[in-house]
Amino acid sequence: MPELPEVETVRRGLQPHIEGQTIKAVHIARYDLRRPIPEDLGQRLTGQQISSVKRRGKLLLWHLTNPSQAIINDETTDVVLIHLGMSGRLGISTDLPIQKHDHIRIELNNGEMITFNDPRRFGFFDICSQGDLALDPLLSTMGPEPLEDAFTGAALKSQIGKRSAPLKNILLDQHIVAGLGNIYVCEALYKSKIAPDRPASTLSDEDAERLVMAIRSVLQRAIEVGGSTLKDHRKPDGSTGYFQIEFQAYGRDQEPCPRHPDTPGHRITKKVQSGRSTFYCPACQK
DNA sequence: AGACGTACCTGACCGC
DNA sequence: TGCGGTCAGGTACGTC
Repeated sequence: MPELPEVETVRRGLQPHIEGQTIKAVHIARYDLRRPIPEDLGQRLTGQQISSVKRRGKLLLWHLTNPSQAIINDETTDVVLIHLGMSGRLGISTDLPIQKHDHIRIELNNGEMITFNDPRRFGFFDICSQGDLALDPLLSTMGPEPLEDAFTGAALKSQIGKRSAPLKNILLDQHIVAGLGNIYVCEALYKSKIAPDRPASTLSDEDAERLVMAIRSVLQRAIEVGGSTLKDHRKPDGSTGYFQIEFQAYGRDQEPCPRHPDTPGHRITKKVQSGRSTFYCPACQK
């Protein structure tokens, strides 16, 4: 369940290992991910240098430079787009045996190997030119970055417009705001004391401001502690040693509401909203 | 257009 | 032990 904080953690873990490195060889085990791996991916990557590793929402972007190109033309420079989907993982190793579901292995000239492992294959590993980035269906329609200054209560309200769907669903929509998934939506709504089933259009200016602050705060906190470790999500170096973030609401069905642990009626409740589990305190969240 | 349900996929977990 | 059922969820797509 890599959401923004997990992807950012992966980015930070990966960066010192791969920035400036040249891709020596690429091994692809299967091409049929959610978005098919381009047939020429290996050929296209080989020999290119990874100049920077960036993130946009839940997407990871590797900007490449091609040493064989005499003139560096920004428009034709390649960019790798990686989405971890639900179960995707990027690993760094020097001599790890091949694991089940290692779909892509990339040898770098520093002797390290990057592996893309994704059991459920909901993720993708794509490449396109800088000039075609604006055509990418996911990237081109993605909403604002929640941690950037431009993401304000007013900005959120304008993204929502007149939409009447439950706020929970709206916040999961990557066109509204980038990077949130089920967990951090639940946490942000709990923190801002807003009910997940409220029609998005009923958000007041004050609610929207509080919600934006809550979104920033839960994401920032999660990045600080290195992304939450839910199920088998791991840092790129495979370490599991970093600690689990304490969720206030998510996964706490029937536990006391952390804000009012001794008040009767304040109890975290699980309910299913359009097929997904929502955890909230019906007494706090209005 | 927007809201909503479902498909995709595999591993973990549960009850029998 | 093994087997079937259910759940997890990001995104795309079909339907109303």
